[in-house]
Amino acid sequence: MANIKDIARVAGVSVATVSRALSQPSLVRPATIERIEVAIADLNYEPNHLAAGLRRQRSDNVIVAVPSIYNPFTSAFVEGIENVARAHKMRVLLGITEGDSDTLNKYVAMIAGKQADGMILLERNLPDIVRKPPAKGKMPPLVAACEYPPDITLPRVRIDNHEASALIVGHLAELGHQRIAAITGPLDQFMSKDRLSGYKLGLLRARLEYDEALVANGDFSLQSGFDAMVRLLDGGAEFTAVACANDEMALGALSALQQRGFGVPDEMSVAGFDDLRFGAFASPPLTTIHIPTVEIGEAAMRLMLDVLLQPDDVQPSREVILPHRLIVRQSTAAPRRRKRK
Amino acid sequence: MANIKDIARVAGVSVATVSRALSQPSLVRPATIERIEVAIADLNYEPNHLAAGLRRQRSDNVIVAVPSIYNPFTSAFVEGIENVARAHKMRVLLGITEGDSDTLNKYVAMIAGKQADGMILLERNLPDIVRKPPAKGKMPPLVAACEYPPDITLPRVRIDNHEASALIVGHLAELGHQRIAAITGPLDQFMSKDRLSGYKLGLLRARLEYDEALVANGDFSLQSGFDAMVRLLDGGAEFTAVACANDEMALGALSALQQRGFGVPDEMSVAGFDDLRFGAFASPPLTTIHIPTVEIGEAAMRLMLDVLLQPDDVQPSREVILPHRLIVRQSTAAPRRRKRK
DNA sequence: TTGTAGGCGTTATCAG
DNA sequence: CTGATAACGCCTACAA
Repeated sequence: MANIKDIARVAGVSVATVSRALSQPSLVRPATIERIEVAIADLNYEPNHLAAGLRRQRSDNVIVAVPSIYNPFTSAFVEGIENVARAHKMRVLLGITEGDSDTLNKYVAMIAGKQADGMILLERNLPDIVRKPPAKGKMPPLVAACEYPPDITLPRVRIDNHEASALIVGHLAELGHQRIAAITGPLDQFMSKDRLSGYKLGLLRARLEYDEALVANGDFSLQSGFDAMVRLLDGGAEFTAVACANDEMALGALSALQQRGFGVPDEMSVAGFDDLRFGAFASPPLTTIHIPTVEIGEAAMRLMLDVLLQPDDVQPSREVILPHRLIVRQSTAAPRRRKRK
Repeated sequence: MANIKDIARVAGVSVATVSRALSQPSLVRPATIERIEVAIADLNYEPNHLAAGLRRQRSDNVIVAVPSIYNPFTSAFVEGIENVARAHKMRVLLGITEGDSDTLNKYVAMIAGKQADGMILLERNLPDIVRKPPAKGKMPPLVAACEYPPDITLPRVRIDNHEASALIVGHLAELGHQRIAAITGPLDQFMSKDRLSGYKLGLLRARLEYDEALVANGDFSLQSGFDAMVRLLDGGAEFTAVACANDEMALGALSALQQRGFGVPDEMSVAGFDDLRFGAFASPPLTTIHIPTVEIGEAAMRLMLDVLLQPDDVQPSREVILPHRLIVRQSTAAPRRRKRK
């Protein structure tokens, strides 16, 4: 493989000039640049990124830590991240953690090892280094694109889960529902708690009472939504609507209702959260909260670029909050018909 | 940041010994290793991967080229790839092409630039270099994990789309369907053609006639499945079952049928392909072909590791074919009731 | 079992 | 505008 020296020789210039021609062409005479470009094309030269990285002390990679990529939700984030990374000549290194903290910490160590310049967290776990920053040596560039307790001082991008949940409960209440159930995510995650408290806020605003018997926990999966719906139905409490903490669980709930012979929305209104594209084609199409997933990823990557450019000490610790919106489809309607016990 | 020299000094050995202790501990006296480990822990040393890579001429990265990651299907492949990459201390670099050939070619160039050691293709596009290999300089390590024309001599992993499609048509025929429609993928893709020809094979085996009026084209998206179903319904041809080239389109078709008031499976049987988890929770749950997506990714990465270890000249050009299987759920049943025009 | 020393291919500094 | 040269941090013969 040709290297910069070969190009220099063939073009009749020094390696320094070749390097400049490539990175700061304005400093090189056009005629010289042309000679160099010819040589590059002739020899099929491709700059060695490893050598450049070693010299410049950066890899132009950013790690994206996710529990799993096999998830329409996560992958939309990643898509957004990659979009702006690519536009800035950076690459995305996938870091799948499977929810394991040790694995996550190893990925963080890759930053010190120069495999990556920073990391974007799409994880509920937090790397150890955030809780106890090293005395000497500086913090690796980290950006959070998921929910973390508010006391963490990481640049972050998120949506207002609290208000969004309240919004959807408000929508159901406006339709006339008095007894609105909830299917939550795993409550050890901050995001789930946030959406649950938004549900409560929504009830409060509609002057409806909170009833623990109307809350079932899931884990964001289809199956857990199905199961939670079954528990709710079997629980004996009356209700005419259910707000699910994400679309997957809502789709699972829909499936359970269908299996039990409940008509949606006639006998039961169902709402989701996330606006997965599958929701729009469900039977019936799912009312949900749209969140700008790809844009969240893009914003996170932009935050990362900011951090990477920061003069080390000044950390503005920005927080970006992206807008959500209610999407009303056919899975929610005014309550009517028989009530079931 | 501490470097290998610092460790050597603190541990009272030479850099060579430190290097060996890290990569081939068996060549170093245990007592020495221990001293080195203490120093490493003390100084919080992390080997510089860029420097090591420069020296060894590899990055330990593998590029995964995909048109988009925002797709349950693709992301399952990637998950599999990452699984085995991680187990072999390699990293996955995401290469999103958006279906653009130039972008793909740029990713290939990254291999020459040592940003990655090889590339796994999850793309319908083929890099230029495959068609016209460079005279001098050797081929970058490439593995195909999607469909390519059979004449391409790349190591590849795939499933038998042809037989799988025939299998599902056979299933419908066995149920008693005589008029079986098809919703295909985009026919410029080899995979779509393969599935279509499998559909024809299935008809042939069941001694059913192929009727062009029963074939509608889609592009693998939910919406296109919906639209294709509508066209089929409006086309006027009679049929009692439809085999879709993937689950997304099948789900879209289901949605169209529901909107038109068709009962599934009573009035129309619908089958998909891929076994997305959303299919199992559709109304009704979708009959489909299960394909081992994650395993395909894993197999592709193993193939890549093989290629990377190959003594340059010997390219076995292996092909791995993974098994599929029919999953019968409630969206298919024997034809009955009224027939519609 | 350990040490010495020569690159790997770039970039950046400093002179010219 | 261009050239010479010293790093960047590590690995690996080769020697001891």
